[in-house]
Amino acid sequence: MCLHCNYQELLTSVNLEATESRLRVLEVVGNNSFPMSAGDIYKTLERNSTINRVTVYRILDLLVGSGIVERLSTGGRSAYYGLAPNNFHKPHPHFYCKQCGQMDCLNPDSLTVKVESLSKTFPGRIDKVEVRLDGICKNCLKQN
Amino acid sequence: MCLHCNYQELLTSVNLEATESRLRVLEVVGNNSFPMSAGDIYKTLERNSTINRVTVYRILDLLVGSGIVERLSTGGRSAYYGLAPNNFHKPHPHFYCKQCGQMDCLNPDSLTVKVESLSKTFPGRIDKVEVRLDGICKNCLKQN
DNA sequence: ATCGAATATGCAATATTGTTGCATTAAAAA
DNA sequence: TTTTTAATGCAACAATATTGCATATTCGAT
Repeated sequence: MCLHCNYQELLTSVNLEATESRLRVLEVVGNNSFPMSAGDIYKTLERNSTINRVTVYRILDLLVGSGIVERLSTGGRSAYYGLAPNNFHKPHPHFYCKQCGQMDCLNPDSLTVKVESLSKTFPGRIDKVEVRLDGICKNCLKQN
Repeated sequence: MCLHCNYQELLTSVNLEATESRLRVLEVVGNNSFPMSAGDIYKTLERNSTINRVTVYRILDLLVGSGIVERLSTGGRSAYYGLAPNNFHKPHPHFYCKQCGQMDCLNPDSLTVKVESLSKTFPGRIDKVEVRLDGICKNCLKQN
């Protein structure tokens, strides 16, 4: 849950119309404490009122493109989405459970990555650093 | 290219029969200096002699399961495969070009991740840490 | 407020990547 | 050599994501 965000403002701040669908998608992404897949976002939205699956994908692309949502790779087949890092929300690593697919956010300081030296000499453009731990979460460990 | 590896031995060392298909897959993975997708591995193999796409997927699963090949997530839709870290081959971060899909291996020391403190307190089981930089590679930068 | 242009959404079809079940072939063990 | 086990091939399927085009909504100008 992002207490600092007014989603309407967040959208207009990146020159996106704050349509109902966009607000709905952004609220689901933002009000969750962990990243989730497009499919889960869609299912969550459909519980309240109808929306097209393709619209969800397109809005997610749009939000990722505008930088307010972050697309995360997983150890599985689908991408997960969460609010992108910002002033109130530092970049942080994630933990992905291979068994249940749950993704958790880890403490920003729990893992440190020093990228400065590399980015000085690397010949390409670096847009993003992703640090992900894969394994089995507490709950799934219990069940086995 | 892994100069230290005899692929036949590598397979038998993990109790896998060194069948021709497995050797072929492992050679493609091992003789490449960068990780590649299952599809690319399949295409590469088919240039020489026939092999089934499903067989490639199954062999890759097997090799990943036995720990001699590593499955890497990308900023794109498909997983990439490379030789798993071992004594001659330290774990290292990767760079993924969002435009052309090329993945490069970075110097093991170019990015440091300190995971010890976290793994002491983390309630789940951590099997793997993946560090990936996403961006645009040198070549693609030139072309635009 | 109304009209026209631009943008957003919905729907159907399709693409990409990966998986499953079962038949066939090859290899290992007896 | 025969029997048993394991590997591969083939076809169908599944999950995830994307595209093209039709429809609906919103915005801006009048």
